[in-house]
Amino acid sequence: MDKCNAKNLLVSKKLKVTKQRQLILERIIGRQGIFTVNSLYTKLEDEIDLVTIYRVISIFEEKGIIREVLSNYEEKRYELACIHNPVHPHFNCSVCNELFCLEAVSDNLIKLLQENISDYLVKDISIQFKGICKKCLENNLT
Amino acid sequence: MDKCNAKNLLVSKKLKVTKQRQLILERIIGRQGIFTVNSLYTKLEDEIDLVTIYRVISIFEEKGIIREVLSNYEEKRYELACIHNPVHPHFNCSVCNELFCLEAVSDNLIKLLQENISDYLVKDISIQFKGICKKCLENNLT
DNA sequence: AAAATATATGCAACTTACTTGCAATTAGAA
DNA sequence: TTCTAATTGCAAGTAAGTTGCATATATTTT
Ligand SMILES: [Mn+2]
Ligand SMILES: [Mn+2]
Ligand SMILES: [Zn+2]
Ligand SMILES: [Zn+2]
Repeated sequence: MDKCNAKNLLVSKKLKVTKQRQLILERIIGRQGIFTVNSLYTKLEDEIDLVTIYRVISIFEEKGIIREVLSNYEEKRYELACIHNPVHPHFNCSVCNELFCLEAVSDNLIKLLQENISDYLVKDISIQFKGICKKCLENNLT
Repeated sequence: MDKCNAKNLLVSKKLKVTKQRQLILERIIGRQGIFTVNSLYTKLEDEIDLVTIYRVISIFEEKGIIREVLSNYEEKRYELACIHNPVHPHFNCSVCNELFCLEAVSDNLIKLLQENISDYLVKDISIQFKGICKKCLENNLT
């Protein structure tokens, strides 16, 4: 199965296909990484108002097209939520402060993590590592 | 070893012992849970200015007296960081939207989680579950 | 114990991510 | 093509958190 198609995805989620929604979704699908509302606005400000991006992102999240990434930044972070991008841990470098996507954790390991939690109905799990990324480690030695 | 003592903790971290810092730290130690700046302010507004709480919390975090809890709330969340409260996962209920502290995960399991991450120097790990808490599950059935 | 000094506090004003109201526009149905 | 409800853009608002600066206070020095 290949990459998602913006227009089809909008139609399948029963969303009106507007120029703005297409542009935003195409960018999200094209880049395949973590993004913020402002990172989208920087690229699309000639064509879309900032408020519209906020509203579109909010709708995309409700419809499950994107998911919010757990983080402590002031700006909310999101990423595409589709079969090509299953839930996975992230790594936050405390030097460059970037947020990296990591490989998904095995189902077995997830089960082990959930074993102790009896009083709750678990639907989702977020894992974030903190430390120093390879680039910053190398730079620090120089 | 018994509970931390606010004044001693301040002195050991080489911080000036002010009335405000003592009051804030005593409350954090006394309650032993997750807190926000505003939750402290609600209880201490007659004696401490909101800005002072922000500044004290910022210093406490730098000194490692408290740690920020990873979350997607608009307001930052913190908890006491001491031998009595080692790093542990949290559970976020999507119904009541509360954030619960869970038992710490075994070192073995943490090691397994880190095994795949070769390009990074890991210093810390945050785990947050999302789902429905016992109370909300019971209420939903009623 | 008093004076000196460096730090902490409180108030007002500011910044910034995000939201809301409303009139104008537009996608999709009829 | 016309109609209607949903979407958009602009302006204004909200709320968490920050900053400048004068005053107050904890700790050091005398
Ligand atoms: Mn990711
Ligand atoms: Mn906790
Ligand atoms: Zn880095
Ligand atoms: Zn709940």
